[in-house]
Amino acid sequence: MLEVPYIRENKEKVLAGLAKRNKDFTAQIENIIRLDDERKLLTTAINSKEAELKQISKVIGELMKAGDKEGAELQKNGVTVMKTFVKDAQEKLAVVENDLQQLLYQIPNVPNNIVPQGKTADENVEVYRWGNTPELGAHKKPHWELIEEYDLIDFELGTKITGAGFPVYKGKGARLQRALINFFLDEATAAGYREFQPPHMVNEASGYGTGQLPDKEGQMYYVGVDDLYLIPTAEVPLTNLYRDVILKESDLPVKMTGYTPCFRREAGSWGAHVRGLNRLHQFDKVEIVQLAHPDQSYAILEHMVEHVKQLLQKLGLHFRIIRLCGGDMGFTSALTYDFEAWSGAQERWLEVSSTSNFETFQANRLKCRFKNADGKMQYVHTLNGSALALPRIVASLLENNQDEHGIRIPDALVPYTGFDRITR
RNA sequence: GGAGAGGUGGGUGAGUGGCUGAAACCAACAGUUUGCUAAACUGUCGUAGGGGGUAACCCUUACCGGGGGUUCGAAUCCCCCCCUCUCCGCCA
Repeated sequence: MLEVPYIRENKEKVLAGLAKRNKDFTAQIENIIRLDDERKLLTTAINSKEAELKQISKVIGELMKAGDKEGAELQKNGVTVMKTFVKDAQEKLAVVENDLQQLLYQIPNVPNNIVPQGKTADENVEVYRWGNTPELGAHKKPHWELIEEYDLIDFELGTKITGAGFPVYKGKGARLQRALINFFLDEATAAGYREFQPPHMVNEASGYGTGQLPDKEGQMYYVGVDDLYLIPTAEVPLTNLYRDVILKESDLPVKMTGYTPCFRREAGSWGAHVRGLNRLHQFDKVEIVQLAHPDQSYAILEHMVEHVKQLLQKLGLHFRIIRLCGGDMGFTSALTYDFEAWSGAQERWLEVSSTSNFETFQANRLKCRFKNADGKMQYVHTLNGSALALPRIVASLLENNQDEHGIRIPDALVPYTGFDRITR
C-alpha cells in the first residue's frame, strides 16, 4: 500500500510510474488526495471540540471536589450539543477513512525506473542466460512420461485421495523432493538466512499484511470454520513474522528462509501447458525473505538474484533471468526478476523463481518499521524470492538429464539423494 | 469443550471513576566523574493523527488485548470477542 504523504508529495512521479501498468490511475489518485483533505478537516474539527469537552470535564471535576454541585450541573449545559457534533463528525470521518482505505488497497505498487514498458510477458526483458540447450535426440520424453516410466510421481492416486493438481510422490520421486528441499535450505542457511518452519495456515490479518487480501482471496484455499487461509507461499507467514514490529537499524537486514508446501487454487488459470508438474494446487518451495534498509534494498535484490542464479547453476540447468515489464509484474512489486529453467522435452521455459523488491508497499501494511539514525520511524523494504519452487525444477531436471538408460542426478544433489541415477 | 485466573509502555509491575499518557524499578541512549573496565550521578527515554513554525520545537487528539456501551469524565464500571496461564475432559 502506498503512503498518502508520499502520494501527495510525488504525485506526478507516482502517476508516471503507475502508467507502466497500462492503466490510468489519475482519478483514483485525485480521489485519494481529496479524501485525505477531508480527513484532515474533520480531524481538526473533532480535535478542537474534544479539547473543549475535556476542559469542561476538568472543571466539573474540580467543582465536584469543592462540593459545588450546582455549579457542576451548570457546566453540563451545552455538552450534549457538542457531543452530538463530535459524534456526527466522527461518523463522517469513519466513512471517509474507510473510502480512503479501500481506494489505497486498489493502487498497485509504483514500478521502479528500470521496469520495462510493456503489456504482456512478451515484453519482458531477458537480462541473463546460462548454459546450453541439452542434446536429447529423438527419444526424448516429457517429464510426465518419465515420471510414469520410472514410477516417481502418481497423479492418479493424488486425484483419488484429493483431486487434480495434488500429486503423490513415490520412492525415488519422494526422495528427490526431500533432497531438493534440504539442498535449497542448506544453501540458504549457508548464505546467512535463518531457517524457519512457519505455520501453513494464516489468519486474515496476515493475508492483508503481504497483500494477498483483499482481492486475491479467490486464489487461496480458505478454511471457513476457523477463518484461516492455506498459504500460497512461505512469503506470507515469514514476512508476517515481522508484522507490527519495530526493528533497530542494526537489526537490518533480516534474512529468513523456510520450506513450506504452497497451496494455490489457480482459479481460472487452468488452460494450456498444465500437464504433469507444470501447474499444481499444492507444491513445495523454499523461500528466501529479507527485510532491508531502504538504501540497501536494491543491492540486496541483486544478492538474492545471485543466490538463485547459483542454485540453478549448481543443478546444471539451462536457464535465463528476465526482468518483468509493467504489465506482467505483480500488484505488490516494484521490481521483479523471474527465473526460467529450460524444459528440454517440452522445449519451453518454465518459471521456477520470482524474486522481487516490494519497497515499502508491504511494510506499510505490516507496520514493520525501524528507528533510523535520526531517531525517526521509517518503513523497511521487504524482498523475497523463490529459492526454489520444486515441481518445475523436477520437470526440467528429469527432461534435461534423461538418456536411454535413465536420469542423471546432478552432482550437487547426489549427497542428498543418495543415488546418482534414476533407473527402472 | 468445561471451570477458574489474568491481559497496562522495550521488560518487571503500580494503578477500581477526575490532578494518570500512565508511579516505581530494570533495560536503553546521552552526558559528568574515572588511569581502563565497573560503579555513581544528571538528563533523555512510546506510537500515530491534526494544527502552527524555515527549523530546534510548540499546541492538540487518540491509544492501557480488540470492539461496543454507561458517564460531564473510563486503564478503572457494563456487554461481546480474542489471547495467555492453571485445573478437568479429549487427543497426535
